[in-house]
Amino acid sequence: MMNKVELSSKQRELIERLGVSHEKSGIPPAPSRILGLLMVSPELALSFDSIRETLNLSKSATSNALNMLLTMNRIEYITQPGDRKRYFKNRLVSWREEAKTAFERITQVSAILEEVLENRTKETPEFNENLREAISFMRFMNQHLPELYLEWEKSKD
Amino acid sequence: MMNKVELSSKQRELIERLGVSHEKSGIPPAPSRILGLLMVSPELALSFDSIRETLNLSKSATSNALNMLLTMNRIEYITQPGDRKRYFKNRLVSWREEAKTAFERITQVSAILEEVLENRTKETPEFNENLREAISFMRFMNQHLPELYLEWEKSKD
DNA sequence: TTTTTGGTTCTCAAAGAAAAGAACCAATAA
DNA sequence: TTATTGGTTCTTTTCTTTGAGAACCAAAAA
Repeated sequence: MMNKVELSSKQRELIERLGVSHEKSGIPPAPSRILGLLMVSPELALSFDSIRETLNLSKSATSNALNMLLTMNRIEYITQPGDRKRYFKNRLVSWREEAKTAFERITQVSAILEEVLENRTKETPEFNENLREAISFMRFMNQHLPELYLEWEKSKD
Repeated sequence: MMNKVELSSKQRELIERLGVSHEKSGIPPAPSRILGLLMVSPELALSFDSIRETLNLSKSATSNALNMLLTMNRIEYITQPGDRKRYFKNRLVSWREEAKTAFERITQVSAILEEVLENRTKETPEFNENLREAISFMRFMNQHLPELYLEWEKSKD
Protein backbone atom coordinates (compact mmCIF):
# COMPACT_ATOMS: atom_id res chain seq x y z
CA MET A 1 0.00 0.00 0.00
CA MET A 2 2.86 2.41 -0.55
CA ASN A 3 1.11 4.89 -2.77
CA LYS A 4 3.16 7.86 -1.73
CA VAL A 5 4.66 10.03 -4.44
CA GLU A 6 8.39 10.42 -3.92
CA LEU A 7 9.35 14.05 -3.69
CA SER A 8 12.60 15.90 -3.22
CA SER A 9 12.69 18.52 -0.50
CA LYS A 10 12.76 21.17 -3.22
CA GLN A 11 9.55 19.75 -4.60
CA ARG A 12 7.96 19.69 -1.15
CA GLU A 13 8.97 23.29 -0.69
CA LEU A 14 7.40 24.30 -3.98
CA ILE A 15 4.18 22.52 -3.05
CA GLU A 16 4.01 24.53 0.15
CA ARG A 17 4.70 27.81 -1.62
CA LEU A 18 2.07 27.09 -4.23
CA GLY A 19 -0.24 26.13 -1.38
CA VAL A 20 0.23 29.42 0.38
CA SER A 21 -0.24 31.27 -2.86
CA HIS A 22 -3.57 29.54 -3.43
CA GLU A 23 -4.64 30.20 0.12
CA LYS A 24 -4.09 33.89 -0.57
CA SER A 25 -6.67 33.67 -3.29
CA GLY A 26 -9.19 32.12 -0.95
CA ILE A 27 -8.77 28.37 -1.38
CA PRO A 28 -8.58 26.37 1.90
CA PRO A 29 -5.35 24.64 2.95
CA ALA A 30 -6.02 21.06 1.90
CA PRO A 31 -7.25 21.82 -1.64
CA SER A 32 -4.39 24.30 -1.97
CA ARG A 33 -1.80 21.62 -1.20
CA ILE A 34 -3.45 19.22 -3.62
CA LEU A 35 -3.25 21.82 -6.38
CA GLY A 36 0.40 22.27 -5.52
CA LEU A 37 1.09 18.56 -5.59
CA LEU A 38 -0.65 18.17 -8.93
CA MET A 39 1.51 20.97 -10.28
CA VAL A 40 4.82 19.62 -9.06
CA SER A 41 4.42 15.86 -9.23
CA PRO A 42 6.34 14.13 -12.04
CA GLU A 43 3.35 11.81 -12.37
CA LEU A 44 0.55 13.96 -13.74
CA ALA A 45 -2.43 11.83 -12.73
CA LEU A 46 -2.59 10.73 -9.10
CA SER A 47 -5.04 8.43 -7.35
CA PHE A 48 -7.10 9.35 -4.30
CA ASP A 49 -4.83 7.30 -2.10
CA SER A 50 -1.54 8.52 -3.38
CA ILE A 51 -2.71 12.11 -2.87
CA ARG A 52 -3.93 11.20 0.59
CA GLU A 53 -0.72 9.47 1.59
CA THR A 54 1.65 11.95 0.02
CA LEU A 55 0.02 14.87 1.78
CA ASN A 56 -0.93 13.03 4.99
CA LEU A 57 -4.59 13.89 4.74
CA SER A 58 -7.54 11.97 6.12
CA LYS A 59 -9.95 10.31 3.73
CA SER A 60 -12.66 12.87 4.45
CA ALA A 61 -10.35 15.81 3.94
CA THR A 62 -9.11 14.31 0.69
CA SER A 63 -12.58 13.54 -0.55
CA ASN A 64 -13.94 16.98 0.27
CA ALA A 65 -10.94 18.79 -1.14
CA LEU A 66 -11.00 16.84 -4.40
CA ASN A 67 -14.70 17.44 -4.84
CA MET A 68 -14.28 21.13 -4.17
CA LEU A 69 -11.53 21.32 -6.79
CA LEU A 70 -13.64 19.37 -9.27
CA THR A 71 -16.53 21.78 -8.71
CA MET A 72 -14.22 24.73 -9.17
CA ASN A 73 -13.01 23.13 -12.35
CA ARG A 74 -9.43 23.35 -11.20
CA ILE A 75 -8.82 19.63 -11.59
CA GLU A 76 -10.27 16.79 -13.61
CA TYR A 77 -9.93 13.04 -13.45
CA ILE A 78 -9.26 10.26 -15.88
CA THR A 79 -9.93 6.57 -15.55
CA GLN A 80 -8.36 3.47 -16.97
CA PRO A 81 -10.18 0.47 -18.40
CA GLY A 82 -10.51 -2.23 -15.80
CA ASP A 83 -9.58 0.07 -12.95
CA ARG A 84 -12.19 1.57 -10.70
CA LYS A 85 -9.84 4.24 -9.39
CA ARG A 86 -9.96 7.79 -10.58
CA TYR A 87 -6.73 9.61 -11.36
CA PHE A 88 -6.78 13.31 -10.72
CA LYS A 89 -4.88 15.88 -12.75
CA ASN A 90 -4.31 19.58 -12.57
CA ARG A 91 -6.49 21.25 -15.14
CA LEU A 92 -3.80 23.61 -16.24
CA VAL A 93 -5.81 24.59 -19.27
CA SER A 94 -8.11 26.50 -17.01
CA TRP A 95 -5.78 29.40 -16.47
CA ARG A 96 -7.41 31.28 -19.33
CA GLU A 97 -10.80 30.89 -17.70
CA GLU A 98 -9.37 32.01 -14.41
CA ALA A 99 -7.94 35.11 -15.97
CA LYS A 100 -11.32 35.81 -17.46
CA THR A 101 -12.99 35.39 -14.08
CA ALA A 102 -10.52 37.79 -12.52
CA PHE A 103 -11.30 40.32 -15.22
CA GLU A 104 -15.01 39.86 -14.64
CA ARG A 105 -14.58 40.75 -11.00
CA ILE A 106 -13.46 44.18 -12.16
CA THR A 107 -16.71 44.54 -14.07
CA GLN A 108 -18.75 43.59 -11.04
CA VAL A 109 -16.99 46.05 -8.78
CA SER A 110 -17.28 48.87 -11.27
CA ALA A 111 -21.00 48.13 -11.58
CA ILE A 112 -21.51 48.55 -7.85
CA LEU A 113 -19.42 51.70 -7.83
CA GLU A 114 -21.49 53.20 -10.61
CA GLU A 115 -24.57 52.56 -8.61
CA VAL A 116 -22.94 54.20 -5.64
CA LEU A 117 -22.05 57.21 -7.75
CA GLU A 118 -25.63 57.57 -8.98
CA ASN A 119 -26.83 57.59 -5.42
CA ARG A 120 -24.32 60.03 -4.03
CA THR A 121 -25.10 63.55 -2.97
CA LYS A 122 -23.92 66.24 -5.38
CA GLU A 123 -22.46 68.14 -2.45
CA THR A 124 -19.14 66.30 -2.63
CA PRO A 125 -17.89 67.04 -6.15
CA GLU A 126 -14.26 66.20 -5.51
CA PHE A 127 -14.99 62.81 -4.00
CA ASN A 128 -17.46 62.05 -6.75
CA GLU A 129 -14.95 63.02 -9.37
CA ASN A 130 -12.41 60.65 -7.87
CA LEU A 131 -14.97 57.91 -7.83
CA ARG A 132 -15.82 58.61 -11.44
CA GLU A 133 -12.16 58.32 -12.28
CA ALA A 134 -11.79 54.95 -10.57
CA ILE A 135 -14.82 53.69 -12.46
CA SER A 136 -13.45 55.01 -15.71
CA PHE A 137 -10.18 53.19 -15.10
CA MET A 138 -11.93 49.90 -14.44
CA ARG A 139 -14.08 50.28 -17.51
CA PHE A 140 -11.02 51.06 -19.58
CA MET A 141 -9.24 48.00 -18.32
CA ASN A 142 -12.20 45.86 -19.10
CA GLN A 143 -12.34 47.16 -22.59
CA HIS A 144 -8.69 46.69 -23.36
CA LEU A 145 -7.77 43.51 -21.54
CA PRO A 146 -9.31 41.29 -24.22
CA GLU A 147 -7.28 43.09 -26.87
CA LEU A 148 -4.18 42.63 -24.78
CA TYR A 149 -4.93 38.95 -24.64
CA LEU A 150 -5.19 38.78 -28.41
CA GLU A 151 -1.92 40.63 -28.75
CA TRP A 152 -0.26 38.06 -26.58
CA GLU A 153 -1.72 35.26 -28.70
CA LYS A 154 -0.22 36.87 -31.76
CA SER A 155 3.15 37.48 -30.12
CA LYS A 156 3.48 33.76 -29.58
CA ASP A 157 4.12 32.82 -33.20
CA MET B 1 -25.68 61.44 21.55
CA MET B 2 -27.46 60.70 18.33
CA ASN B 3 -24.44 60.37 16.10
CA LYS B 4 -26.00 58.02 13.63
CA VAL B 5 -25.73 58.82 9.95
CA GLU B 6 -29.13 58.88 8.33
CA LEU B 7 -29.28 56.47 5.45
CA SER B 8 -31.92 55.48 2.95
CA SER B 9 -32.58 51.80 2.51
CA LYS B 10 -30.91 52.04 -0.88
CA GLN B 11 -27.82 53.38 0.79
CA ARG B 12 -27.87 50.62 3.39
CA GLU B 13 -28.18 48.09 0.62
CA LEU B 14 -25.19 49.54 -1.20
CA ILE B 15 -23.13 49.45 1.99
CA GLU B 16 -23.89 45.76 2.37
CA ARG B 17 -23.05 45.01 -1.24
CA LEU B 18 -19.78 46.90 -0.99
CA GLY B 19 -19.17 45.05 2.26
CA VAL B 20 -19.61 41.67 0.66
CA SER B 21 -17.41 42.72 -2.24
CA HIS B 22 -14.63 43.67 0.16
CA GLU B 23 -15.03 40.45 2.08
CA LYS B 24 -14.43 38.62 -1.19
CA SER B 25 -11.07 40.28 -1.41
CA GLY B 26 -10.16 39.14 2.08
CA ILE B 27 -11.14 42.02 4.35
CA PRO B 28 -13.12 40.98 7.48
CA PRO B 29 -16.79 41.94 7.90
CA ALA B 30 -16.52 44.95 10.18
CA PRO B 31 -13.81 46.79 8.25
CA SER B 32 -15.65 45.92 5.04
CA ARG B 33 -18.83 47.62 6.24
CA ILE B 34 -16.90 50.64 7.37
CA LEU B 35 -15.35 50.98 3.92
CA GLY B 36 -18.84 50.73 2.47
CA LEU B 37 -20.22 53.35 4.80
CA LEU B 38 -17.37 55.72 4.03
CA MET B 39 -18.07 55.25 0.34
CA VAL B 40 -21.79 55.87 0.52
CA SER B 41 -22.21 58.39 3.31
CA PRO B 42 -23.09 61.94 2.18
CA GLU B 43 -20.85 63.19 4.97
CA LEU B 44 -17.34 62.22 3.93
CA ALA B 45 -15.62 62.38 7.31
CA LEU B 46 -17.24 60.42 10.13
CA SER B 47 -16.31 60.22 13.79
CA PHE B 48 -15.58 57.02 15.68
CA ASP B 49 -18.95 57.18 17.36
CA SER B 50 -21.04 57.91 14.33
CA ILE B 51 -19.44 54.96 12.56
CA ARG B 52 -20.01 52.81 15.63
CA GLU B 53 -23.64 53.79 16.00
CA THR B 54 -24.52 53.74 12.33
CA LEU B 55 -23.18 50.23 11.90
CA ASN B 56 -24.10 48.95 15.38
CA LEU B 57 -20.58 47.89 16.22
CA SER B 58 -18.98 47.62 19.63
CA LYS B 59 -16.22 50.02 20.59
CA SER B 60 -13.60 47.32 20.33
CA ALA B 61 -14.76 46.15 16.95
CA THR B 62 -14.81 49.73 15.72
CA SER B 63 -11.40 50.51 17.12
CA ASN B 64 -9.78 47.39 15.69
CA ALA B 65 -11.43 47.77 12.32
CA LEU B 66 -10.45 51.42 11.98
CA ASN B 67 -6.87 50.67 12.93
CA MET B 68 -6.71 47.83 10.47
CA LEU B 69 -7.99 50.10 7.70
CA LEU B 70 -5.52 52.80 8.67
CA THR B 71 -2.68 50.28 8.52
CA MET B 72 -3.88 49.08 5.13
CA ASN B 73 -3.96 52.67 4.01
CA ARG B 74 -7.56 52.33 2.92
CA ILE B 75 -8.74 55.20 5.13
CA GLU B 76 -7.23 58.29 6.70
CA TYR B 77 -8.44 60.72 9.33
CA ILE B 78 -8.63 64.45 9.70
CA THR B 79 -8.97 66.50 12.82
CA GLN B 80 -10.48 69.88 13.59
CA PRO B 81 -8.94 72.58 15.77
CA GLY B 82 -10.34 72.42 19.28
CA ASP B 83 -11.86 68.98 18.74
CA ARG B 84 -10.17 65.89 20.02
CA LYS B 85 -12.17 63.60 17.80
CA ARG B 86 -10.78 62.09 14.63
CA TYR B 87 -12.89 62.05 11.51
CA PHE B 88 -12.29 59.13 9.22
CA LYS B 89 -12.54 59.26 5.45
CA ASN B 90 -12.30 56.77 2.65
CA ARG B 91 -8.91 57.12 1.01
CA LEU B 92 -10.30 56.82 -2.46
CA VAL B 93 -6.98 57.92 -3.90
CA SER B 94 -5.51 54.58 -3.02
CA TRP B 95 -7.16 52.67 -5.83
CA ARG B 96 -4.12 53.21 -8.02
CA GLU B 97 -1.89 51.62 -5.41
CA GLU B 98 -4.31 48.76 -5.06
CA ALA B 99 -4.25 48.14 -8.76
CA LYS B 100 -0.49 48.10 -8.62
CA THR B 101 -0.55 45.58 -5.79
CA ALA B 102 -2.89 43.36 -7.76
CA PHE B 103 -0.53 43.50 -10.71
CA GLU B 104 2.40 42.63 -8.49
CA ARG B 105 0.63 39.48 -7.37
CA ILE B 106 0.83 38.28 -10.94
CA THR B 107 4.58 38.73 -10.86
CA GLN B 108 4.89 36.73 -7.68
CA VAL B 109 2.83 33.86 -9.00
CA SER B 110 4.71 33.71 -12.27
CA ALA B 111 7.98 33.63 -10.33
CA ILE B 112 6.87 30.56 -8.41
CA LEU B 113 5.62 28.91 -11.57
CA GLU B 114 8.93 29.46 -13.29
CA GLU B 115 10.66 27.78 -10.44
CA VAL B 116 8.23 24.90 -10.72
CA LEU B 117 8.93 24.63 -14.42
CA GLU B 118 12.67 24.50 -13.84
CA ASN B 119 12.18 21.66 -11.42
CA ARG B 120 9.80 19.61 -13.49
CA THR B 121 10.65 16.35 -15.17
CA LYS B 122 11.18 16.54 -18.92
CA GLU B 123 8.96 13.50 -19.31
CA THR B 124 5.79 15.57 -19.51
CA PRO B 125 6.36 17.88 -22.45
CA GLU B 126 2.73 18.79 -23.03
CA PHE B 127 2.09 19.78 -19.45
CA ASN B 128 5.34 21.71 -19.34
CA GLU B 129 4.46 23.51 -22.53
CA ASN B 130 1.14 24.56 -21.05
CA LEU B 131 2.86 25.78 -17.96
CA ARG B 132 5.34 27.72 -20.07
CA GLU B 133 2.45 29.32 -21.86
CA ALA B 134 0.72 30.39 -18.66
CA ILE B 135 3.97 31.91 -17.45
CA SER B 136 4.46 33.69 -20.75
CA PHE B 137 0.96 35.16 -20.49
CA MET B 138 1.57 36.46 -16.99
CA ARG B 139 4.88 37.99 -18.01
CA PHE B 140 3.25 39.61 -21.00
CA MET B 141 0.51 41.08 -18.85
CA ASN B 142 3.02 42.43 -16.45
CA GLN B 143 4.94 44.08 -19.19
CA HIS B 144 1.96 45.70 -20.81
CA LEU B 145 -0.27 46.67 -17.94
CA PRO B 146 1.76 49.76 -17.09
CA GLU B 147 1.49 50.91 -20.70
CA LEU B 148 -2.23 50.34 -20.57
CA TYR B 149 -2.40 52.50 -17.50
CA LEU B 150 -0.58 55.31 -19.27
CA GLU B 151 -2.93 55.01 -22.21
CA TRP B 152 -5.86 55.45 -19.92
CA GLU B 153 -4.25 58.52 -18.38
CA LYS B 154 -3.89 60.01 -21.86
CA SER B 155 -7.44 59.08 -22.86
CA LYS B 156 -8.76 61.21 -20.03
CA ASP B 157 -7.96 64.60 -21.58
C1' DT C 1 -23.32 -14.62 -1.23
C1' DT C 2 -19.54 -12.53 1.03
C1' DT C 3 -15.55 -9.59 0.75
C1' DT C 4 -12.93 -5.90 -1.00
C1' DT C 5 -12.32 -1.54 -3.16
C1' DG C 6 -12.92 3.27 -3.70
C1' DG C 7 -14.59 6.38 -2.01
C1' DT C 8 -18.68 9.47 0.70
C1' DT C 9 -21.01 11.15 4.61
C1' DC C 10 -21.66 12.03 9.48
C1' DT C 11 -20.17 13.36 13.97
C1' DC C 12 -16.97 15.36 16.74
C1' DA C 13 -12.95 17.92 18.39
C1' DA C 14 -9.58 21.51 17.83
C1' DA C 15 -8.23 25.82 16.32
C1' DG C 16 -9.00 30.33 14.71
C1' DA C 17 -11.61 34.51 13.57
C1' DA C 18 -14.86 38.16 15.05
C1' DA C 19 -16.96 40.76 18.02
C1' DA C 20 -19.03 42.02 22.63
C1' DG C 21 -18.29 44.17 27.11
C1' DA C 22 -15.77 45.83 30.63
C1' DA C 23 -11.74 47.62 32.46
C1' DC C 24 -8.43 50.73 31.55
C1' DC C 25 -5.73 54.96 30.22
C1' DA C 26 -3.93 59.50 28.58
C1' DA C 27 -5.24 64.06 27.47
C1' DT C 28 -8.34 67.70 28.06
C1' DA C 29 -11.97 70.21 30.51
C1' DA C 30 -14.11 71.80 34.58
C1' DT D 1 -7.98 68.06 41.61
C1' DT D 2 -11.63 65.51 39.68
C1' DA D 3 -14.56 64.32 35.80
C1' DT D 4 -15.16 63.58 31.00
C1' DT D 5 -13.90 62.42 26.42
C1' DG D 6 -12.06 59.54 22.96
C1' DG D 7 -10.57 55.92 22.38
C1' DT D 8 -7.43 51.16 23.41
C1' DT D 9 -6.68 46.79 25.38
C1' DC D 10 -7.96 42.51 27.72
C1' DT D 11 -11.04 38.77 28.60
C1' DT D 12 -14.76 36.04 27.31
C1' DT D 13 -18.14 34.30 24.19
C1' DT D 14 -19.77 32.89 19.83
C1' DC D 15 -19.40 31.33 15.26
C1' DT D 16 -16.91 29.28 11.60
C1' DT D 17 -13.45 26.61 9.49
C1' DT D 18 -10.82 22.65 9.10
C1' DG D 19 -9.80 18.20 9.50
C1' DA D 20 -9.81 13.55 11.87
C1' DG D 21 -12.06 9.07 12.43
C1' DA D 22 -15.52 5.97 12.03
C1' DA D 23 -19.54 4.39 10.00
C1' DC D 24 -21.48 3.74 5.84
C1' DC D 25 -22.47 2.46 0.93
C1' DA D 26 -22.57 0.97 -3.99
C1' DA D 27 -20.10 -1.54 -7.41
C1' DA D 28 -17.10 -5.07 -8.49
C1' DA D 29 -14.55 -9.20 -7.34
C1' DA D 30 -14.14 -13.58 -5.26
